Amino acid sequence: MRMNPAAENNDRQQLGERLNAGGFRFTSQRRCVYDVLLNKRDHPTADEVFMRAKKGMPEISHATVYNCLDALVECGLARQVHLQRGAARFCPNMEEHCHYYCDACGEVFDVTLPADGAMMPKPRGFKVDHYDIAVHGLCAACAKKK
Amino acid sequence: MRMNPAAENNDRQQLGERLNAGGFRFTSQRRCVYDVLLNKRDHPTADEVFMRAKKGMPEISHATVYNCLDALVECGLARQVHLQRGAARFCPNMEEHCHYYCDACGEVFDVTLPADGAMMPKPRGFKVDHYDIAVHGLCAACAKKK
DNA sequence: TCCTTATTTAGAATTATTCCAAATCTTGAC
DNA sequence: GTCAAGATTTGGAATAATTCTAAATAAGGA
Ligand SMILES: [Mn+2]
Ligand SMILES: [Mn+2]
Ligand SMILES: [Zn+2]
Ligand SMILES: [Zn+2]
Repeated sequence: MRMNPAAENNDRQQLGERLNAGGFRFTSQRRCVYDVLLNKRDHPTADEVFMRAKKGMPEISHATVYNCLDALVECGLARQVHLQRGAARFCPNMEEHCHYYCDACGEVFDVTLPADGAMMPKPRGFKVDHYDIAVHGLCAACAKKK
Repeated sequence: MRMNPAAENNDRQQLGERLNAGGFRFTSQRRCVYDVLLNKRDHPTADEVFMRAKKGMPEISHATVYNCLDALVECGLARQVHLQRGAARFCPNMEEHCHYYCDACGEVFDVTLPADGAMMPKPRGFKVDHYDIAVHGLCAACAKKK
């Protein structure tokens, strides 16, 4: 699930352009938040992003982290994921993928989809923006414990 | 999307048994909340269920509605759905189905799936409990307005 | 009926997110 | 580089959604 170093570099360089294309300015806070997402791809909540971001930028505020995450989602650099009651999670993997979620320990991982929404029914008049597919259950480790 | 009257009747009669099977007691509040879900299948939030339930049972409390909804989910009579930031929604349709969600007006509707999760990848060791599939976009009415 | 235990209730507490207004930063024009 | 305009950041207050608490009540079995 980890992309190669060259592609990741590219990701970072393109941040400014992508923000501009979405009508946003480049700021050090947005770079910091984006780097947090890229560095550990475990689908952190906004609060987890906040705590990680503070390590490199101790003055960053809670509100800013929400603002930055929203901006990243808006300009197509991250996805917001709603897997359960409670905090939303964030994911910088923009490939078509679905989420496997362990209801016992909360682990989340990406699985790239073999085919996209082609097999989905298309109700008349509905204009599809994106699919949100989650698989709930027990991860290998938690399944073994039972 | 509406089931026939006989099936709906059956639904209501079986409430007691299903609660018992899940280790819950039958209460008038649980019947009331379940009836709210059955009567208008528009995927209400807990707060919407609360307001509708109060019409027939003015003394019912907020906490009880949450308790009842949890019990119904636990014993397999309703699903909890997380479509967006904010309140969870509830659905008494226990057939395998996915949700089409209008990001403009918030409308939700069920579409029965042609095939279930057979095409989904099965990561080694992961024990699947259920699939949660949402399609985001614009409903026919909202798509026309743009 | 009586007892035990689950459930309900109102309100307080907690969690997650959004709003606010003042201070600061980014960008483009000069 | 300087400056102005507007976007962004900040800390804290406000709001929304849900969970917790402890006392009162109701359900179901003996
Ligand atoms: Mn992901
Ligand atoms: Mn549904
Ligand atoms: Zn697990
Ligand atoms: Zn709509």
